Amino acid sequence: MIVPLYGTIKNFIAIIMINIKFPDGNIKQFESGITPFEIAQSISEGFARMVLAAKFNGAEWDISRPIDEDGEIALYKWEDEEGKHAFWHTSAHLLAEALQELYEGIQFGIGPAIENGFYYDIDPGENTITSADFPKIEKKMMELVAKKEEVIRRDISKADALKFFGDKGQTLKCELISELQDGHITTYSQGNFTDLCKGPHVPTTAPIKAVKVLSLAGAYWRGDAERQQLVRVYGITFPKKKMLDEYLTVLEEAKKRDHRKLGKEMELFAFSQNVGQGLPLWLPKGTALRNRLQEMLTNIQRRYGYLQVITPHIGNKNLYVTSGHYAKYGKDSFQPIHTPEEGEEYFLKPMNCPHHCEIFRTSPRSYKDLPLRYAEFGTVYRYEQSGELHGLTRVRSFTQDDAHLFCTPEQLKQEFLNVMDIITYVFSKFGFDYEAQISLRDPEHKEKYVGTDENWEKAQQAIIEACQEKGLKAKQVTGEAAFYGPKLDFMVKDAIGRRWQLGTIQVDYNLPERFELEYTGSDNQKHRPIMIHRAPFGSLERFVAVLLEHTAGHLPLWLAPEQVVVLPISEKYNDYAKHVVNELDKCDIRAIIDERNEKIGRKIRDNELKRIPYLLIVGEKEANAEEVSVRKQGGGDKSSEKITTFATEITALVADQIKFESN
RNA sequence: GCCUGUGUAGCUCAGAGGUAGAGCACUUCCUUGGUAAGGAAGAGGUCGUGGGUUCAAUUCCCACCACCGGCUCCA
Repeated sequence: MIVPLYGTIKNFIAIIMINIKFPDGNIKQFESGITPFEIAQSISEGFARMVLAAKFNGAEWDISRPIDEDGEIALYKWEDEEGKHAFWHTSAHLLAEALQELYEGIQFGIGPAIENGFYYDIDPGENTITSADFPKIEKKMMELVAKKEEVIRRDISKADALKFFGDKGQTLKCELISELQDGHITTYSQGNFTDLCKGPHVPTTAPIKAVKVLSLAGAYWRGDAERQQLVRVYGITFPKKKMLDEYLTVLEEAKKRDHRKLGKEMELFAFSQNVGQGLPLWLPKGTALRNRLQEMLTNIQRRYGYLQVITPHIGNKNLYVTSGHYAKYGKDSFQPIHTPEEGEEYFLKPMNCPHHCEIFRTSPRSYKDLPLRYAEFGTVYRYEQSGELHGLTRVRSFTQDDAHLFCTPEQLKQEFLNVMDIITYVFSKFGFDYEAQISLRDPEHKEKYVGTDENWEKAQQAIIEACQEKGLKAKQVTGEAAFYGPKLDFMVKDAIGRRWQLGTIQVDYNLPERFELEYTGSDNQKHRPIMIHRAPFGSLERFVAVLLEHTAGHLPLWLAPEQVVVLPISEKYNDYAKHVVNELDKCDIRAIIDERNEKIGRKIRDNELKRIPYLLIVGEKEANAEEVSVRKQGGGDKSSEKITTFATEITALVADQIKFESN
């Protein structure tokens, strides 16, 4: 719509009005050329002050960038991902600006916002940057912030961009530009720093009130291990100083929940250089914990018709040639064990599936036998690159709570749904927040996978439909599939926000093909079964790691290696304490005594810190009355009870916790 | 595997070219106590491993090993 204004012929001025639709469906008219910031102002000044980023017709948009057509707008504050993203993206540029000022001749790679903060990849040239330089960099960033520099967006032609960055010797940027389409290239500048960037950014660096350079790391240029390695500088910024302090406190707290630290403190597991890196030693308490987890899952799986099997830790090379794993991973595995006489080659078992296929083959199968569900807590060995190893989350020997389901095409969906039920049950039991991810094949690189297009299509479709049916929100990620089939993965975060894959379900048409598995159908014809690989925990190692971080070591009663500690008021009551432990032992309650010659206050403190769920204080009063004084870990409620009453209560609590109701 | 960084007592850490220190834990003794640290004494370390420089190396240099944070990878 065009509204003429003071229509002199010489100086025709027209104001073009545009319609802007808000997320709530409201439509308002504004003059063309209005910026999202001004639109926010039209709502309220206070709101406008908080707006950091916008989306216009689905495209990310600077709040200072004019709009000249009808469309839908969304405005984002700090509380929104998009708002933080713009704030941190601008902060990445600020970091780069500071680095440019401080270091002669450095080259810039890319510098995006990430989940918590941002980074910039640089080639430092002749300079060396160490963590000792962080305060200097932070100081420079704050100096630049004080200039309240405006962030300016410019369109630039490809040729001009190549010349501009080429003149500055920014060959990495030139490489990026050369792959961009002319007419769609923009730069953002603040102060003396100009970056190739598609935005969006906050209008000035002024709102950045607190900066922290967090760490340095090596990172391959464009994620390619064949190419040069850059220095990645990580940082985070906040609009308020207090928010930075809070963030740093959270980080500190998270470190206390690190499963490696807790595993040591709680005497659950250990590593030894003599045994070898990535090879965890499960200590008695850790083993007890692990066994309990296995027991829980075994019970659930029995209800779902799983059959427990056991297979050897090594397998003939031919087994893996048949499965295709040899061709794919043979070179990157622990190398084969050779027999001294016959010259045979055996591999340490890197997965259980081929063994389970062989179990399937041990006798002719009828459709009436299916589904067959073989489960095994199978310990496998994988050569992980040394730099990859990480506590219990990434190891070279681990135990999968594995199972392989062989079924008919008609049964596939129901079996898949049942597995989803088991996994979601397990995760909810432990209160894990998970993200589901459908891992699909990369259609651009089919050579990385085995199997026919048709089978891949079927398998991927089956997973997508199963998620829809269950109403499970799952992100689809191409290129993340296993080489033999697509997966539905369940990811859980650790204490500092790293995502780890725990549960997984994989549909596989290929292994049955390779192992020539078959069953006789009702039509008396041979048919090929479909295989489902699945593991709710993923591995006991990784699950325990995430469980520790999630609970900060405060394991639920049924899992706690020690459920009760008895604290005698003085050594005179040690015998009574032993009596209490014996009584509890009769009810399968795991109890220990603190017999040290210490005051009760001291014993309470030390045992509170050991995260044992119940502390029982016993002295003269209790000994005379066959009672215990109960103190719940964490300074909870206290009461005096008969030993038998306490034992009954604990038994009931545990029974309730391990109860499984299938739906 | 690659890039930073780190490696000293069981744990957390300090230290310096002249063969090592604290706190906690541990042992013994005193104390025998009522809901988050009682007191004293003692023991404990080839300073990650192997070379080199030096009159002298745990300290400086080199290599290796392990670990941390990332990258790449993850059946």
